[in-house]
Amino acid sequence: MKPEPENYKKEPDTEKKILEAAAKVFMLKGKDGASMQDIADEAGINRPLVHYYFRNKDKLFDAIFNNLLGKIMPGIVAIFMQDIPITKKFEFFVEKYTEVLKEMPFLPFFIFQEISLNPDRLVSLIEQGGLDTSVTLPDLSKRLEELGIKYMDPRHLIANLIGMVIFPFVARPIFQRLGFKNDPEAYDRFLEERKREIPRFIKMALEGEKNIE
Amino acid sequence: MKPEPENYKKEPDTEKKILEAAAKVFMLKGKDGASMQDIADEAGINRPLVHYYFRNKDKLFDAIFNNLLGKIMPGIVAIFMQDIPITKKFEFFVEKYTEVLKEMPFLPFFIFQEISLNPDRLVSLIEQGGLDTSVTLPDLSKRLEELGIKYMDPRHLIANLIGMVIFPFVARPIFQRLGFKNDPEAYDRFLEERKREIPRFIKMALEGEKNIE
DNA sequence: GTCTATATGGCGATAGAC
DNA sequence: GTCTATCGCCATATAGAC
Repeated sequence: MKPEPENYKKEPDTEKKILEAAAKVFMLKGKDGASMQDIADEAGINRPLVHYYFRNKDKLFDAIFNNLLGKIMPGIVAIFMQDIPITKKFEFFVEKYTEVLKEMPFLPFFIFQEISLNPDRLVSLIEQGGLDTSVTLPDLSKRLEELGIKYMDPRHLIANLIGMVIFPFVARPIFQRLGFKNDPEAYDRFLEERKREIPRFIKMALEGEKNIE
Repeated sequence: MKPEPENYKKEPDTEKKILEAAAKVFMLKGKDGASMQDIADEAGINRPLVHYYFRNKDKLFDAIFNNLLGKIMPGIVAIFMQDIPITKKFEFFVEKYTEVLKEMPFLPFFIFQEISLNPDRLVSLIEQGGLDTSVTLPDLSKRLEELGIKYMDPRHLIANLIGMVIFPFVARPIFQRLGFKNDPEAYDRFLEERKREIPRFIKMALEGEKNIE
């Protein structure tokens, strides 16, 4: 016997709609700038219902954050844990991360907010994602040595890599205006080019490092 | 005749105190997260006095923003407008920008906030600071060609450069935990090292570019 | 589960005494 | 210029009907 249809039609995935709306609004306006009303509007429901599902703003934000990062992180860190040549790691990382950022250009701002507020939780998420620096960093060092590069701290390399990937996304509004006549298509092509440019740039820099004694 | 001392002792530089306090609070909590009360507390005065000097929160934020960027930008863009070898430009830029960020680690977050909200004003400030991309970009191309590098878009180079400099600052809380056992002194040394590492990295990558036909 | 109505608190902003 | 007091608004959060 199927239960009688109720007056209060149960939208099957209200929770999902809220999560998506909240992610969008939080990324656009920031945690403080976004109001529960904004989120409810975006989801096409009313405010109390948001509270019904997530009790309060903090818990909602946390849910989004864990949900989003939990999905993305494993794919990213896996690249560094895999047993593949170091140049491949960089290629895969740039490709993967660029695609993620193209879909979610506001993700960095979202993360930056939490960096100053809740760094420990972020670190936990990364570690839960599978990253173990006590393995990864020595492994990178070893791989560099095998390429004939003896004196390079892999942490500089990682900082270079991530910085090069992220920056054009966070600086897009000004960079696009200053260097691309504010043409979005041209800037999209630029971002696409970087999938090749960044790994090539790193590869050539590493070639140079081989000559250092 | 000196005027009689009043009951209401005039603090000579209340305005300055407010500006400093506001800069600190805004950078720490963000524009939306910071309250006028927070700023008044930090300045050691009461809320209405902040309004007396700056009327409202927006105007206060704008004052800080213009003040801060107006001081920093000219020094930065000057490096790109000067007639010095390209490798020197990179060295100077990294040195200068790193020093600025060491003093104001929250500056990037402060700027990021305005990037999505007010990109046009930011662009104006940069241009007022003296940057003219219609001169700078062709100039960089020319200098690259003189080094024997024919097919490199200088915009990739700039994106690489700035990204590498900024990232370790914005990601400090997590990077320091993940790669430096959360030791601030070790991380400071790392940041200091990057003044040499980044220009060297770029230089070697450019050496590689020379071999491309 | 979903909605209307409402309580509660905080924040920005101003008026006005001194 | 500096402070106290206060107004009005908006946002979070809950109570309770359906």
